[in-house]
Amino acid sequence: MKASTRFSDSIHILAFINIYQGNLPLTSNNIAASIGTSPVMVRRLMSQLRKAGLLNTVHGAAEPTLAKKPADISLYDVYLAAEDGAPLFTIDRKTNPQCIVGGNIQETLGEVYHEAEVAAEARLSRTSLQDIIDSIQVKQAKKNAR
Amino acid sequence: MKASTRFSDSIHILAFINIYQGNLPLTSNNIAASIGTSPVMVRRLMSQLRKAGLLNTVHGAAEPTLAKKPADISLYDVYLAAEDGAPLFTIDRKTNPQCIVGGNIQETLGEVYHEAEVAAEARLSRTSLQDIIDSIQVKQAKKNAR
DNA sequence: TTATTTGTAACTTAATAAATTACAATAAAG
DNA sequence: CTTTATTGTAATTTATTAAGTTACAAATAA
Repeated sequence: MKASTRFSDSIHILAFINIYQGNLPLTSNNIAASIGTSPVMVRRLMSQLRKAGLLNTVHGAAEPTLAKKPADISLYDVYLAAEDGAPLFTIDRKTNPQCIVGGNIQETLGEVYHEAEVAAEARLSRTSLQDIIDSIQVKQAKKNAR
Repeated sequence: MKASTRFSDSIHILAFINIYQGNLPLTSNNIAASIGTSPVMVRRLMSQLRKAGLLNTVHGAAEPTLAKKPADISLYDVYLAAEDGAPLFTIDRKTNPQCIVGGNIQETLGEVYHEAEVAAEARLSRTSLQDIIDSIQVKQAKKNAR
């Protein structure tokens, strides 16, 4: 399938809101222009972030605010909101149950895939939105210094 | 996108060959019937496994053999062969370089995503094809005992 | 020879991420 | 109040790509 950028775009939205708060109208249009996507996609993602308790929005007004401090939002929180916790590896569900391999491999792979996913998720949990914002600002400062 | 099952199907192929060697003709047709896919897809995946040095095949003869001992083939080896090392997380490449966020977030996310991927890959590296085969056999034995 | 199978290319189908269009609901400015 | 801007969401279209299908040359083996 076409690979989803919902996770990356959702982090982008949250970082944008934090960085440009008070300096720019935080409309879905302005945010979309920074991401390079459509305002509708931005509003859809913001809707999911709001439902996940990461963002506050006001219907009709361009005043989104983070629902938590950036240090208290992990990338895993954002992943859960944006991709609905989609698994990183895909089990083939069409295997033949009459066959020793086909009849057991789904459960076997499910166990291993889960452990690999937990390892990745643990790493995402250790990085906060604040870390991302800091990294963006440092990279920008280096550009400005040149 | 439609999620790829190439990784799972490739593990299936290798386990099938090891388990049914000598008991069943190892044709792409028989393997495909166990996976629930087409013989062409099986041959395509076997071709990639051969190029990765995991499998030996004979043009015209249904005699594939593992190129290494199952204990010496890790799931990460198979992942590299099957998915060509595709990243687990997707960076949005269309972000606006004029914006502080859009101009720096790709590099920032690239660093974090890479670390999360390394964590998952490390876990896959710790599981061998032999572990998968053992797990399948144990699950089957439990079914037979009922 | 003849039948079987692999290996691969070309094309089609199906699934789905994102874009687009449309519009009701809300907010805010004058 | 009325007008304008905006959010929130549904419905539809477009684009991408994984998998399926068809076709056939090349190799094997009976």
